[in-house]
Amino acid sequence: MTATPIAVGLSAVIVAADGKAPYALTTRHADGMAGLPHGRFDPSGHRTFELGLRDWVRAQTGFEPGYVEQLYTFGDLGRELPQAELNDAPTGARLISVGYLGLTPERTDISAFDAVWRDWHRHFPWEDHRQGRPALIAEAIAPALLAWADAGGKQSATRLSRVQLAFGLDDQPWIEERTLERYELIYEAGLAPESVRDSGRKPVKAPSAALGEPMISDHRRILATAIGRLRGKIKYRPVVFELMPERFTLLDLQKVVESILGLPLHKQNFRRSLDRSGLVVGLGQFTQATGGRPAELFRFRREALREGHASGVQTPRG
Amino acid sequence: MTATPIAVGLSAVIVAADGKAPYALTTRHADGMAGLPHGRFDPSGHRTFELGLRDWVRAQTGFEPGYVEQLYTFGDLGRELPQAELNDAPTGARLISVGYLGLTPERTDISAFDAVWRDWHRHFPWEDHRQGRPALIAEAIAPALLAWADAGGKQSATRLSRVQLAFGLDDQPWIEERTLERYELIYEAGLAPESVRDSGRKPVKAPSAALGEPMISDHRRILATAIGRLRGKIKYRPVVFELMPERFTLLDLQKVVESILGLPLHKQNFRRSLDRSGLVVGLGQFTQATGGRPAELFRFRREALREGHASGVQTPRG
DNA sequence: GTAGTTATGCTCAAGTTGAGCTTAAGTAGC
DNA sequence: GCTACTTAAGCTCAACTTGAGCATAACTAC
Repeated sequence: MTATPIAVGLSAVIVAADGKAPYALTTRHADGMAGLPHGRFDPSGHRTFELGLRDWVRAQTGFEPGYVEQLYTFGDLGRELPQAELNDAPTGARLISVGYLGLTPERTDISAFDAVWRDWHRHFPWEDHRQGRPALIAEAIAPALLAWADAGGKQSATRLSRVQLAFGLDDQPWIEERTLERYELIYEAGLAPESVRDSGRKPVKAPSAALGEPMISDHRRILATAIGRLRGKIKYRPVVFELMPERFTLLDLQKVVESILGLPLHKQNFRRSLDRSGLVVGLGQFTQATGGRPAELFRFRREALREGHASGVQTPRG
Repeated sequence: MTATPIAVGLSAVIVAADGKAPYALTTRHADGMAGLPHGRFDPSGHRTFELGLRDWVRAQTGFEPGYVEQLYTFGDLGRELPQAELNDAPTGARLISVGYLGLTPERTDISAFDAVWRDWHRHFPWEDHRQGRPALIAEAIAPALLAWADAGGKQSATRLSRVQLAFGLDDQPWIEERTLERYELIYEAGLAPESVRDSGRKPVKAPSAALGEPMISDHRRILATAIGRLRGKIKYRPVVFELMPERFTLLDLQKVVESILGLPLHKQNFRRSLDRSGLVVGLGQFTQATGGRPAELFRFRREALREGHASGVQTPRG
């Protein structure tokens, strides 16, 4: 018997952020859809996944990844890349997808490539709660998902509770890390263009553009995984600093944390906890670019890692 | 050109614990070495990794996994399974290893299979700090690793600091989650039988049995990953209860947490924080099996998950 | 000079943590 | 039945952390 061959795809979520938004490095595809930098793992050429991934990212975007970590390996049948997308994949191969997360302090110039730094909220408009809970949830998402739960027969109760917990309905708190659960619900309920595409079924209801722009293959799922992981990790490891320039003001830092979490933070308490953490030091230099009183510039104290202060920044909601 | 084929191995760390020790479900191999339940992912037969994994575990140990989560996917060249181990792997295939973690409340009877529940400290004797820091660290591990760091030429400084941070030398705190880092150092320094086997080199110094029993393939690495992940997760998700029977005393619960963490906890403060968490309820029933005053029996309040109390148990060191 | 904007400092009550002490309620040995 | 031992469970207290708001300082723009 000829066994089905396996192909491994490597995809990268490269994140940058500024005071305005969080960005992911994306590539443009023929049909106008966005995708993540990705490519096929070459078992004879790549010694490790990470090296393979770095090659692909460099080739497709000109970007040289720094900090990188593995996210998750997806192997479910039916959600892989359509054949054409993955160059050289043997026909009929089973496709497996390994996702990686990378962080970078600056949106490097990638204009020579067909790549763009994109605000990730274009793909997940329901994730940005910095200006309060988006109306979209109450107006479009909740009704659609509750209808889907209702139509679930024996699974109705489970579905209902998944929806409530994920989207913070019915007095449940909004837990920002549950990004993947939220996307998966929208996907399962057939509200994402991707679910229609993957199943080959006709959409029950035209998936609304309001539910976020789709991405090729399972890239929106990988992006959701990355966002969730980063939102969690920022709290217990000092990874935010991978997103900051050498010198920054405390407000800069707060804005970056807020854009990643999609939540507003309490300014004074955020500063106080940073102070206590010992993660940053003032440089005695000031910047006048604030529009108000000049702010002191700080830098990350890498030495803090040595002192066991290996935890992240606190995120007091404000 | 004939591309190198890829084979995917699935391995499971199935964990149980009681008041005495934490256990992993293992299989026995020809050479007397232990391994994890594992097998090859079948791209034409398995719809998802998880289903494939469950098949293999059931076949090899008779155990039916409940809660399961993906840990990590290892793809580095040079640390894969020796060919013979992985039934049916095409010769010359590149082997990739996906590790899973499962939890169970009872050590089910597996005597009909060639499987054993093993105290994981047999593979990681330096990880058990319930009776204080094991002498092994100061007597054998630290000297060997410091010598290795010293011999590192340009990398000496990095190595030294990795060793200090991982093993809590030189006033650094012992961070129980860093299980994988510790194992990787021992492996890299050539102190594990596995490193000798994988490299084909002669050992610099016979790897001492005191440095833990080896396992087949990269299974000790997967086990280390599982321990580290579980130690972290227990603190922020109520996963311990997956390891507990329906009814238990607070001391039972504390002993289980202690065996997983490899640390002693402060009894009163542990109880107080549990109390506040709302994760458990007293049943008004008492057990006399304590050897002292009878203890109340408690159960996990699954409803607590609904109330946003989705966090784990606190672990006040005692 | 006035209004607007942002930085940074101070305070206070409420809650949490670390650590220890005390009393209760059993068992085992004599 | 008394004593020693063991574990459960309740109480206390100081130190610290958190959430929240108010006050003052130092700039820019008009």
